[in-house]
Amino acid sequence: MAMAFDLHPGYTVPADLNACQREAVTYLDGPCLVLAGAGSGKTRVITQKIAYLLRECGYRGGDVVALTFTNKAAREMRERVDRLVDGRIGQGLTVGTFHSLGLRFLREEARHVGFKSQFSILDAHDALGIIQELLATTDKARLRAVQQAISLWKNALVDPDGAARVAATPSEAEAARIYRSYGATLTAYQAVDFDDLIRLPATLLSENADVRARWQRRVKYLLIDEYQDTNLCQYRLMCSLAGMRSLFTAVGDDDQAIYAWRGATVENLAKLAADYPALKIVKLEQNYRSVQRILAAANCLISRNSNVFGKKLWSTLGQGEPVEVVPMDDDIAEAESVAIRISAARFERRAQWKDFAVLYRGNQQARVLEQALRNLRIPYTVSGGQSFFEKPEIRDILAYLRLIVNDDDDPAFIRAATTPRRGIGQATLQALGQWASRTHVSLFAALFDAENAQVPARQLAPLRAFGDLILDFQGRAGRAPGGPMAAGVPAGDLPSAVSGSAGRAVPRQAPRQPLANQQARAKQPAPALLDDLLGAIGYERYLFDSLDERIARGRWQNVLELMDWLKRKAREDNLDLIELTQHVALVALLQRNDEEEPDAVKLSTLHASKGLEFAHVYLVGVEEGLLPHTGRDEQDGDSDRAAELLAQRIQEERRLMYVGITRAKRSLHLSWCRKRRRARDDVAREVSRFIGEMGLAESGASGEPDSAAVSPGERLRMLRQLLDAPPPGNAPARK
DNA sequence: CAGCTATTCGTTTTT
DNA sequence: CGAATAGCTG
Repeated sequence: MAMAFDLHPGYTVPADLNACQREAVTYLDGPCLVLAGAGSGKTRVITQKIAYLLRECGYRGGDVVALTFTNKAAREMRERVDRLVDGRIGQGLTVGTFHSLGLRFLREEARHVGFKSQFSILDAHDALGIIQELLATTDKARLRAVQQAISLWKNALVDPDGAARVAATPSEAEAARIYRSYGATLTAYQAVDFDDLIRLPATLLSENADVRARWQRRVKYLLIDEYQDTNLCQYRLMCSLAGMRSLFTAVGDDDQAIYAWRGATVENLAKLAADYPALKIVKLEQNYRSVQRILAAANCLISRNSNVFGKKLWSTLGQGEPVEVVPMDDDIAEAESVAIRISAARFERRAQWKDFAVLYRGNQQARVLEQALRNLRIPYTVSGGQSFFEKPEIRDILAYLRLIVNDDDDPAFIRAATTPRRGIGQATLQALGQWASRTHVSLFAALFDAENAQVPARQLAPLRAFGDLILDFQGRAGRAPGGPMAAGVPAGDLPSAVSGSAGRAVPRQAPRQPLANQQARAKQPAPALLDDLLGAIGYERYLFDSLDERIARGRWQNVLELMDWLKRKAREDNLDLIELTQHVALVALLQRNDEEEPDAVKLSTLHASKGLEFAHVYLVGVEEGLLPHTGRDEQDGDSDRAAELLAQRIQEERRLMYVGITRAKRSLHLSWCRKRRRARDDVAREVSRFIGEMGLAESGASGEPDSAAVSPGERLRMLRQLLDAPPPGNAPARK
């Protein structure tokens, strides 16, 4: 305990770090793995370690990189570090997501992987659109399957050749073919998808010794949060950055690994021990969050899983009350019951709304809950679900920005050219598209060649107007044609992953002839450009002309919010339009309105709840088929392999349940429904096996209509009396 | 070409 | 039940 003080006199490791935490913080002799159980002070260890490196060990901000998975986690970590260290010392410190680091890396090294530095970042929607075109089908299930397959291959560092080799079924073989042309299409668009942001840096670092050396010099100490969620790609990236000295700390919990479906492999934990024999392992088992009854249930449940490193959480926070299990008739009754019980509990416990969370498996479940909460005038926020940047109005605006920055970005071109409507329609786009693929240029370049593209003469004017608009903004954004960025990618300098490109999407020829007015302009600051752009495309009028006033208002509000956010970001970080646009494609959701944290009940998926904590947690829909979620795997021909796979998935579901349980600090309430409304009809349900696995001793964990739960009507009447009238201004607070 | 209506369809989880 | 798409009309 006192060791830290002895070794580093004068350093004040806070007294509230326990012995294990201290060891994790001060161990610097080599690679270090911290197995941190839920609520064991994992974030504290990382932030304290960063502070320790900077304040006591002579590291400078620029030497240290800390990686997380979500922007939210990164932001929180950054804030906590800022509170610990002097701003000057922390100068240049990197705290960010894998994806944002990958973006920064790619921007600097783009040419090494065959991209110009102003590449676009495709969102999942655009990526799916490309796959749809390549596959020439509208079968949604098939499309998703292919997209998923490609993503998994990328995350596992399997290239199209490898995929073709591994493909076992005809449909996998087809997916592998699509994978190849998808990659080629992206190159032609000068665009990357989310997976590429990590995959391209990882492959480049392993193949190019110069680049590797350069980055290893930059990164002197590396910290990884949520290590159990890394995939092979991220693992390689991490190892490459850490280099020979392998100075890093990885923090994770195998019991909370819930992202296998997107390529994360818990095996990375064992792999770390194998690849780094000198690995120091520190376990954190003291839980500072939950009462003992909750931990006992969590421990009992998770003990059904096989895991490499056994852990047993304990706490000194007292027994707490029993875990409540409530059967319900259907999902509507469940939602109403939760709303009522939260209302009552807030009153009885003198708690705040934000002490409560309702957790569920799938986003759709939020709908009923929202309804029920609204009915009782309970303020709430929903996390997960459709993100801000998925909203159509936001994507519209971003399409313009993307096109201005990178006019090879055909998806952005299509969206921008057709929204708002400006006389460019299906037929015109089709003609342009044909011409573009014939001559190997972008749609944007084809536009200036429209006379040759068999576009009807009367369409030329709107096309020309649109083209000039974009050119104008390109000039003002500082894109200088003929400058360093303008030349196309040298053929033959393509990375192996995309070099065998088939189809129409081979590298395109150098872009169109620069226009005179473009060069004359001076580069203008991003905020002014943004305002001008919004005015020039008449977006506000478009919204109000084409939609209900109510809806238009909401959307316009979102647009304004986006603009504010963009402008603020541009000023704060002194970004030009190009940098801003690339950042925006990633930078996340809940950055705004974090100043005011409203007092509201939190609705969240289990996945999105990881890392959060609440005094009182209501976990709904704990049913077979929903919480151990089972898809369509009835047909199990080869029982061996299928059964193995199923067991794996059940284990992941169990971890998900475990994550949900361990969010609760003081009370935990589970419920399930006998029947649940799905799409058209009601489906009968049974209680989840997980409830039995929690070893809850007393009271009925299953079976009869509960007598414990007062009938909703009666409860509601009681409540109305208690609450008298709902306080005004208590409307649902939505994000 | 654009906006409207009819009809189909579906179910995880997210950077 | 609600969203996304296809097909039809002005």
